[in-house]
Amino acid sequence: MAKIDIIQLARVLNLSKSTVSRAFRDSSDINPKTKERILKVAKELNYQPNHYASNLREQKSKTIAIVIPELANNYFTQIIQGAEKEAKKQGYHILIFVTDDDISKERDFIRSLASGRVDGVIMSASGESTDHSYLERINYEHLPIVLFDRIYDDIHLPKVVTDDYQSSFAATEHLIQNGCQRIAYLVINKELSIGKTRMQGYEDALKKYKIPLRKRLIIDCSNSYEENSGIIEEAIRKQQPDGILASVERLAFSTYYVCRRMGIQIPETLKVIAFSSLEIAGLMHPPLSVVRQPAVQIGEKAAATLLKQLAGDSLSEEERFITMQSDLVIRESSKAKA
Amino acid sequence: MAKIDIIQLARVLNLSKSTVSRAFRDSSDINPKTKERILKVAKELNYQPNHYASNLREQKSKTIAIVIPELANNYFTQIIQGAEKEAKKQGYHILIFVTDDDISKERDFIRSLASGRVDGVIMSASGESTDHSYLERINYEHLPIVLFDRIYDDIHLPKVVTDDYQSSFAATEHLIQNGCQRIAYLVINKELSIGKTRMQGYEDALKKYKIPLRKRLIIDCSNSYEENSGIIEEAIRKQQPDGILASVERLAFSTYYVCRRMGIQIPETLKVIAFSSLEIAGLMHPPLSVVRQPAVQIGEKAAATLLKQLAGDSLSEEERFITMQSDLVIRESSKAKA
DNA sequence: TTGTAAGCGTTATCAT
DNA sequence: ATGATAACGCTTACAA
Repeated sequence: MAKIDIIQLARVLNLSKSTVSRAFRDSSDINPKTKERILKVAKELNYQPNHYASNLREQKSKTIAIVIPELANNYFTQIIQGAEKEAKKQGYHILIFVTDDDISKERDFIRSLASGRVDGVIMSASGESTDHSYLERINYEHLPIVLFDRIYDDIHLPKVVTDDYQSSFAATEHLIQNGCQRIAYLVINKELSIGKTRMQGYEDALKKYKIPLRKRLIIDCSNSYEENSGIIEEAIRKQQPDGILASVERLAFSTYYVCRRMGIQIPETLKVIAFSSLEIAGLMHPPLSVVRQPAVQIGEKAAATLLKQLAGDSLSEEERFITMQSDLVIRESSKAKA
Repeated sequence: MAKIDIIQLARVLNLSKSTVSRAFRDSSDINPKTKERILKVAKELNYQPNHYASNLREQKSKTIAIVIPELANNYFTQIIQGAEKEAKKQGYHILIFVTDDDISKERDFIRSLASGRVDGVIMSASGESTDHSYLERINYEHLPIVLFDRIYDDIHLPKVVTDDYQSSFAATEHLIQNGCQRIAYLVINKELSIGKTRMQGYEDALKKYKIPLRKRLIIDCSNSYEENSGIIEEAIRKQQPDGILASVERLAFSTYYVCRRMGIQIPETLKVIAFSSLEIAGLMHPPLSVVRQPAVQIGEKAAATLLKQLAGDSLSEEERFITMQSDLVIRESSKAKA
């Protein structure tokens, strides 16, 4: 089946290409009968308007980009799910960009996207909150951006976040109330807005219960599974924590594996709770207590916010800063035995 | 920062747009100094070539589509990971299309993609192997397609699959060797190539051990978590299986939840094994035995195969039909107690 | 209601 | 080595 363009189609129909074009757009005045005839023949000949030509002409692509640090992460894939669902509803498509936690890739992506490749962007930041000045140079009229999860605090862009401070505080408090005194905080990057906020909740909860904050209990982890196993094992050995708050799902998994290897009982010896949106956390051994982030909904919300801007609507102040609620789901991994 | 096009950039530089254009493409002859100067100013002015204009002109987009039935599925998100990684290596981007298991959406996607929106497609089929005649009408010279996972047997397209028959046979055999006599096969759609192949392995393993095949033990499930819970619970109650082979990860999760609710012990009363690529299957309770599909690698392979075609290389017969090996990973959930 | 023609921002061909 | 120009396929004033 040869590819056919609008001119050939017009020729077959004995019409001008403008008339044919009109048949495919909604409004323009066109004789209903002509339209019907065009659509029919178009279907027979399997004509498809060329997306790039339309985009070039119309200066929009009905496509949005999702820029995320990584894909091998349950949280981000759920974000994509939510965003895709919302985008599809409104006839948009999703283009994925993975920065591998590299701010220079983030910058390059955004720069190149500014050329009109997509109509808008939703993004979870890769960099630390200091080095994103590039964002100030881009024109948000041309390329609306919505930040989620890992945001840049000082950039006045619409944002969708979760109530990380409260959740973190509540999770820490829960550990304390279940008898923990030496709670370790596992974090990947303290400088990221999100690592910071969660740490603040942790620190403030300790303070409330007059538990001294020990720097040694704040454990810097990496993105490598192997490294983390070593780091966590050493931390457990040396610091002897009785509780762990994992700021990222994957650090809890590593903790489980390490404990299994070391023969440490969860929750008897060590209680564990983690930020996570894994559906089957309850099927783990022991069932993992989590701060459950509504990842899919965050993706939906971020996309909806972007799409609203693309529709030309302006956002209210509330809509420019949306906070989603996480649930504290307590399971075996963090409970004191009766 | 205003968007700037090649003409404006040329004007600033006192050059023609052709010269400027040449600076951005590799080969064309251009004075190295001029090129340098152009690139420098372009950077200052933050010029980005318009993707759509280039695509329209060049008739290619450096973008590939991934068409999958669903996103809320660990397997497919791992596929995306692999494909994204491979694509990125070669400067390609990923556009995602989710069919929600609806063959008519699949058809519409492929049709619309044929207009040149992407340079190629990798796809896991949504439909049953009968109703895909639409695929015969598309021109694979214009739109190369690589199938993976759920394929259409009779269409002569490059395919990447796993050794499902062998895996399924081996998994069933393993259950039998661990004492199971009434093994249930949980499947979502028997008509799909993949459900069929896996069922064949199951049946043949039974045959080998002279265990009668009971139709009642082949359990048709749906895509809804609620429905499946009911279906599985009823099946367990009525059929009293002592082993379960779940052809899809999520059916194993449902089984776990159902067993927990019914107070059935895994593996004592019921042994479970599932097709799955979940990394933390070993952290479940009990640790889940799996046929581990190399999902990320399948994604890589499918993308690599497509990209090879896009590079203009022709594929050998072996390359047109790639079979990846799954591992049988035996854990507690399927082991006979000593 | 339909047709004509200009233009979207590139790249490639052909001159210079 | 550089410049002028046509072409990629479509949409949209504007004219008929």
